[in-house]
Amino acid sequence: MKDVALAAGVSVMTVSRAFKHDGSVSADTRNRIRQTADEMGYVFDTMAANLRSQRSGFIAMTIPSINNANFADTAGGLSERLATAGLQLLLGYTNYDILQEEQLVEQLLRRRPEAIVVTGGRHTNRTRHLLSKAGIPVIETWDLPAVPVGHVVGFSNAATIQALVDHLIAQGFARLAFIGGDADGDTRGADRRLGFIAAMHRHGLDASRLIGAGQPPISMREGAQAMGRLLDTLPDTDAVICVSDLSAFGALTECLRRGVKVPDQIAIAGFGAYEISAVSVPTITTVNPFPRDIGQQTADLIIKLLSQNQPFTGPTLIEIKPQLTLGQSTAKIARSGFV
Amino acid sequence: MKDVALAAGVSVMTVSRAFKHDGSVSADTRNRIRQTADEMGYVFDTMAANLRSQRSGFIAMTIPSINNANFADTAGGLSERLATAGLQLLLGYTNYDILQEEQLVEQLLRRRPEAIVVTGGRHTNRTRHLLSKAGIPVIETWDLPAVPVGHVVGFSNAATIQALVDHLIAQGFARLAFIGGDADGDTRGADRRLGFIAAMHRHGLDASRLIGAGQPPISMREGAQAMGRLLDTLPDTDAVICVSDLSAFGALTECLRRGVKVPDQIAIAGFGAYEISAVSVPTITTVNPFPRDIGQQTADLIIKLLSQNQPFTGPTLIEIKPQLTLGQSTAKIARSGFV
DNA sequence: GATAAGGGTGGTAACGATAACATCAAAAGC
DNA sequence: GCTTTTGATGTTATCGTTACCACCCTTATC
Repeated sequence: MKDVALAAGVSVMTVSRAFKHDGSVSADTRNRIRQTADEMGYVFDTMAANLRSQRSGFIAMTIPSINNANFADTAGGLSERLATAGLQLLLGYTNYDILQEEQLVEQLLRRRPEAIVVTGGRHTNRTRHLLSKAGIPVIETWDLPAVPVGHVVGFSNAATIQALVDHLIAQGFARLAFIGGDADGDTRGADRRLGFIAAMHRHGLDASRLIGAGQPPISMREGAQAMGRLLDTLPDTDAVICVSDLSAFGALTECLRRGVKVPDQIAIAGFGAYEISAVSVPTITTVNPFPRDIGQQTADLIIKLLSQNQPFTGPTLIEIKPQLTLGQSTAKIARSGFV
Repeated sequence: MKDVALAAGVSVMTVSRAFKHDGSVSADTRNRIRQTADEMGYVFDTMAANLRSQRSGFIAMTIPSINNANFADTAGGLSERLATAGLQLLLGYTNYDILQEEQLVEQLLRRRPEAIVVTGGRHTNRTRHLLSKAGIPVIETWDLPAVPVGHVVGFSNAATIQALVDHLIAQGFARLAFIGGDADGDTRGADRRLGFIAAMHRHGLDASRLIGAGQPPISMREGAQAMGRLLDTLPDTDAVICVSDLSAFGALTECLRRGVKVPDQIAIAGFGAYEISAVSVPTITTVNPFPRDIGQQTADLIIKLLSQNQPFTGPTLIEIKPQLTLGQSTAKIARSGFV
């Protein structure tokens, strides 16, 4: 910058201003400086600027895995909207492990983000401590924690599944099973399974048809294997809820391979409103938690929190209302010409 | 850090050392300092450290979209392996637009990454200029550019599709169509389409059965729609290659809805070895470009380049060999009991 | 014509860490 | 016992930018 200043015949301060949206530099001077800088191959150093101004321009976010279309959507919606405010998303992956999350949060905080977004509401004590002491807005997403660390943009995984159970029972299904939600790391999956059990009990029905699917992320293949076990061990099951659409689709393919008719012999529902739920034959009943909205609303909240002067005005709770999306896979009378 | 030093009764320099893997601090002092720091809620400031040491710890990467399992795999493999070397991935999205890529590259370079990874080999002139002048390793991936900017870890999209065409023709198919690769932004899709045309010409066959699918990313739904147009306009087509597995699966579902038998009436092949190609009924013939390997090998290359002292020892070319994975969707005699 | 207001510009110190060198005590070597 | 080596720690300047204040000159205001 010093060299650019010299070459353009101005002070470093003026060069610095020329690279900002600072109006107090004449258009003439600004253009001359910009051109000189371009010719010299000068690239502005954001890190030094950040250090001096004590503003990093980073928003940190932890997600369980990059390889999950739902979380990717949330990250995408967040990243996109943050960009409009000149903020950059700094992403880290926890692999569905709250110990890895702890390490990650510590590492991310060292970059001095202006806010931090975490996926889920279950953390180690140390993570909670680090987050609450960081002195920046903390937003938990994809959950409604009982005792939030800071702000929340999310929904209740348990309540959502309960609504789905209610729907299936209203449709006349009675011997319901649940696939997934058995692994330690998958807190959202476990919440969904608990919601299933609670709803079944509320209806006075047997809630013991639980099929494990292993560690998250649960794939299509694991969904198919779990469905195989379900059909082998509890063949009178008339409907199954899967922890996600991917496992639901896998379960559906297992039925196709075995000649089990969906939904006539068994109904299948998923979670997440992945594209495949709307395209597969038959289409799959699912729940849309609006992942992109979660990201965008989180971004809006962050921008609002950073723009106001008072550091803390009480925690915000933004509840997303997931939407039940009916597919052919749970219709009591088969509509598709395919099955 | 000054406060920690004061509280622990040492100099700032000793505190600085206590936070490094620097052995030249006695275990006693180190522990005392760490504990003091923890109690005070002190968090190390990476940005300041980076400024002074002129090492950011960042590796920048541009990908077209976060919402694509293949690119996500590459980013995941890269990120994971970089972490072992203490490097952090700084990710940006181009939305399949080389103008957005230009902006993004400029923005990323301001963070002083130690290397930059770009997806694809087509860039604006200014992007090429910025990259080559940045003075850091540049790696292009997912392509084999004719004139690379720096290093390359990739494969030829065109050659890969040609191998697939050769296979289908050897199987006895002759009236082949191609879905996708028509949009400006999708350079890799366009390369695949060109590979299709070249291969068909080489075999002396009609290469005009080209169905557009619009702007990337091409979804399952768009694949289904394109298949609808293909079946409507060119019903005698006996095999179709789709630009990706997602569109191939969409195409397959359209056939299911219409009662068109796959592969008896029409064979379908995709690209990318997405999980769905192995799970769907019938399974889909595809090509595996080993996206995770691309990421890991890129990470290895970066770590090697950064560890050696000489700044430039000539560009490296690491060619990934995509693997043809046969599925039921192109078998000449249907094996599945399903169709 | 004197004063005020404001746009444009420059000088200096500082953000929080580390590179480089200096220092000092204890251990090792002769 | 004296020099040399080694390990642990301290001192100073600096990375590249911006906050803060000072300054000048032009233009408006009375």
